[in-house]
Amino acid sequence: MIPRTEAELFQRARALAGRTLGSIAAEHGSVPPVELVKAKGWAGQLLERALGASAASRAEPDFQHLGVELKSLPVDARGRPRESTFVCTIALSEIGDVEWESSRVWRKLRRVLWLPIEADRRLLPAERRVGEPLLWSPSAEEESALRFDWEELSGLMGRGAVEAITGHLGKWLQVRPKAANGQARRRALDADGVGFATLPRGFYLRAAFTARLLASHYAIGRP
DNA sequence: TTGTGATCATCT
DNA sequence: AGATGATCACAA
Repeated sequence: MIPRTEAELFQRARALAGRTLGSIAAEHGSVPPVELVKAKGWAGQLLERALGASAASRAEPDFQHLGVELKSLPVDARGRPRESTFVCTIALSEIGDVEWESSRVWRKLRRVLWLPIEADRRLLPAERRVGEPLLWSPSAEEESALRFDWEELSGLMGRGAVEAITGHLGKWLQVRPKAANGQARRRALDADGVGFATLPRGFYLRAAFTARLLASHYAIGRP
């Protein structure tokens, strides 16, 4: 069940292209929800199962032995991403000591299997089709741009300014809340290295980034 | 309880 | 409309 090579993983992903989530769900004993409001991660978790990823939720790529991260990407009828893409949570008390090469962001984004999913709100989850997969690594320019954002944001957090960060910062990568609710708290360090509790946050890729990514690899997304 | 899977819902 | 801030379910 676990793909042994990247090629095998990609081949398996290509076999899903054009199929509906409902038909894939039927093969894995999964019952499609009528709405995603209480099942936001359903499609992503179904695709993990269908492709043989471990269901484990760790701060590592989904296919750790291959170094590949699986990301479903909701797209509209024109193939444009409908949402930003969550990358990882932020260890606020350590972020100041981490380098880009060993960061969670880079470990997850250095190799990604993108799986576009039809995400028109008028479609039931079961009716939505899977698109052609894209096995992607950032180009040198893309990596450089992502690293620039990451270093700016990480620098601020490392200096204790996490609460000064808003979703407006970062050209391609942004920091936004990532929590069960507004009462959730995570340990962070202030400018003097003193611990305090704050809302958990995560790194997200802006939809503009994934839109460019799709446009440069598919014949879509261009007016 | 924390991180991963994300989308929802509100504001601009 | 698009983006930011808020939120929901599940596994380990």
